[in-house]
Amino acid sequence: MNYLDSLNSAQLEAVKNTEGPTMVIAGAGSGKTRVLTYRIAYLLDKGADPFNILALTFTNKAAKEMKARISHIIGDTDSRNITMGTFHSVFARILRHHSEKLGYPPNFTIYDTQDSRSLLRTIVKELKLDDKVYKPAMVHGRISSAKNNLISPVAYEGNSDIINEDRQSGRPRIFEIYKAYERRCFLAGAMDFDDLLYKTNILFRDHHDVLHFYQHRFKYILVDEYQDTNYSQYLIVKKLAAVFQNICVVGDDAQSIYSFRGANIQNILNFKNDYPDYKVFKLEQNYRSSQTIVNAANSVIAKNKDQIQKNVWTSNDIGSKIKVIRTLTDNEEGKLIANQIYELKQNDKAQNSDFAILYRTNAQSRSFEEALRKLNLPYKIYGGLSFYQRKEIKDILGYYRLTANPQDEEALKRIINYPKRGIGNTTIEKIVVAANQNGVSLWDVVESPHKYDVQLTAGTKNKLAQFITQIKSFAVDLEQKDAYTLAQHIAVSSGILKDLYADKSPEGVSRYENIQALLSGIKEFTENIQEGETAFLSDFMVDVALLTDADQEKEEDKDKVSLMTIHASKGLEFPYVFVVGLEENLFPSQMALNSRSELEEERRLFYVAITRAEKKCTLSFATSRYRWGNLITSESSRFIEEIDKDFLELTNPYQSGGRSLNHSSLKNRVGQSTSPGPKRRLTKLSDAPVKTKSTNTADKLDLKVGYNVMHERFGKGKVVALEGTPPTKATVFFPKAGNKQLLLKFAKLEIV
DNA sequence: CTTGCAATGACTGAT
DNA sequence: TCATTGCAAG
Repeated sequence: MNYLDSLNSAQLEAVKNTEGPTMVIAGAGSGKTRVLTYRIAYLLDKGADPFNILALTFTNKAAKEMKARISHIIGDTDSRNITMGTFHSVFARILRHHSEKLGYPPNFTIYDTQDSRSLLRTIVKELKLDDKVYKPAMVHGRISSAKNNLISPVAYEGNSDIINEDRQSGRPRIFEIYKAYERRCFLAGAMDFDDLLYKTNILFRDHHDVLHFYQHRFKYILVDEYQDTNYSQYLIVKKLAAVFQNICVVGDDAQSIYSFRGANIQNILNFKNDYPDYKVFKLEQNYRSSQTIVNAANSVIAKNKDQIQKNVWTSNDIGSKIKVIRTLTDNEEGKLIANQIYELKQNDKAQNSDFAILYRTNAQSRSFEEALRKLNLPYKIYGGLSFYQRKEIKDILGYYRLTANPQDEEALKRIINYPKRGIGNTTIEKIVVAANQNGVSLWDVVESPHKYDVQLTAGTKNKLAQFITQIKSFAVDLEQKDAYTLAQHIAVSSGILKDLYADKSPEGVSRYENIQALLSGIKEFTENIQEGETAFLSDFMVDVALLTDADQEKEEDKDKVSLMTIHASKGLEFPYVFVVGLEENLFPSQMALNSRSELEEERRLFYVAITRAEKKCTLSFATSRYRWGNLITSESSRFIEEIDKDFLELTNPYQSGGRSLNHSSLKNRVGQSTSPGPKRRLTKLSDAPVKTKSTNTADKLDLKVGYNVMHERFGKGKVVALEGTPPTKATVFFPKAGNKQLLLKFAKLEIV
């Protein structure tokens, strides 16, 4: 067990305390994954059966890496039998074993976010509600948080607090939508992401034999990223651990960044109530980052009120200061960062994979992609629209899904007329109405329209029958042919492959290639199965909805610059990290300025971003950027000012323009942001000089991009862009004269 | 029922 | 800006 020698004393104790409830509070970069892996290795060394170990991670990737590390220490025959994965994938598997107990078919579909929202959109329409008020994303958010708190549709309706909230927000009928949604999912044999946890709770609640079985099977339970678990997950773990109480949770309250998904820091705090004789270990030594980075991060997180006291420190080198770069536009930001990477690569002999660019929102990636491409720096984008969410992939998966589970409503709607077979909206609507009236699935109606009294022409009926026959013929092969053969067969005989092949536009070609890529993925899956067994398409479909791009990193992606959101960067580390777009209303996001707790979560996100860096961390912001095609002006983020100045290096362009950094302005802004007051620009108060008030025409005008204005010489025009805060210069498009740059001091503009 | 174009809204974050 | 949705014409 010499691997234990590499641990410090806190780590070692956390590893060795295998019996009884254990909580590990692990600061950033303190070797949390290492403790988890070694703990499992240690358990196995001491003779624990790998079948008795359950390890829940935050991403599939983390699970995979941990497995690899364990098999490195212990050998992979044992490690293979550990149950390890995300909450969603582990319990999806368990649910499939017992699905009949809940009235679901074993190959129930997993609806992804798109499916859920599309179903919600149809329901809102069916209930004749305004989809501007009942926006699918919004309704989905309500339902999701209800499920994550184990509130059933009936409980939802009966909960006066919730109903009042909905009433006050002008959406009193969400409970009806929730009810209908639940029914439709059930009829379709489908579970959404939240159901995978919610139904697991139901399963354990209503079937004690099942609960009993898993309670005894999982003698040792480990949960990573415990600070980001929600109530539903918390309760699953609590139930499973109730018998042996050998539960080990690892987390860092300072890195809790998923409250929008229902994550609850309370879970960490509740731990001591649920397990009074628990032991807690704090890992405070950071092995990842330079002193400067650790201390800078500490100075930021200290601004948060809600936190568990701990002292993260490091014995690493001091390292270089955190550089702050100010640019005029988002494009310039991209160029400058790309140049920095180019130079660092040469000066420090660094590799592409040593660099990460982290941003708040996915939409920010573009300027960096362009700039990196110009310098021939290979990059890889994580997240965003994943492979499995692309239209063409979802289309073909629609066929696979319907083949495996004909009740799947969303799959059926997606493919019943793709490729075109003359079944239009009117027909589909009739089918949906009949299905609703009779409380059956769409498939049932399509299969026997006469039974449900649907008025259709003979031609349409014929087309529907052909469609049914085709899907049924696929279904026959489901457990006959191997996954690849059937997948290929469906791709061809559905006509999808032909349809895409016909499209010779660049997009069409790439769609075709994506299908090919999917098929070769299925081929690989088929060939990787154990000797003597056959991999069926239904097996492949099992967790396809839970896969993300990060799960299948390709060999050629190894040495590339990483671009991702900060959320996606959790748990990763890079020698050089660029945190970009540090602007008010972007980071912190303007949606987070309403309450202290939301702002604190943004701050934790910033903390996570900085602490990804090992050697060097660079921050950047642009004073103007495009948003929805409009140029908007922006100011530096309060978070930059929150870093202790000793750790910052301000580059020249930063100092030469814009407002200066000072901490008094910070106080004003924080004070303001917590009060209810006006929501728009909280920032200007502290440093808006009085002089602009009277002299600047723009002030009186309060110009905004998109306004229509009148100019005495050029006539009517539209504001395309503004520069400066408050605006001093505007670009206006005049139908008669084209784009004109105007100094607002001189141009006499009038808003029309 | 399909096609083509205009209109519209999305940008927090992700299993 | 971009992709999806809505609507009118064939």
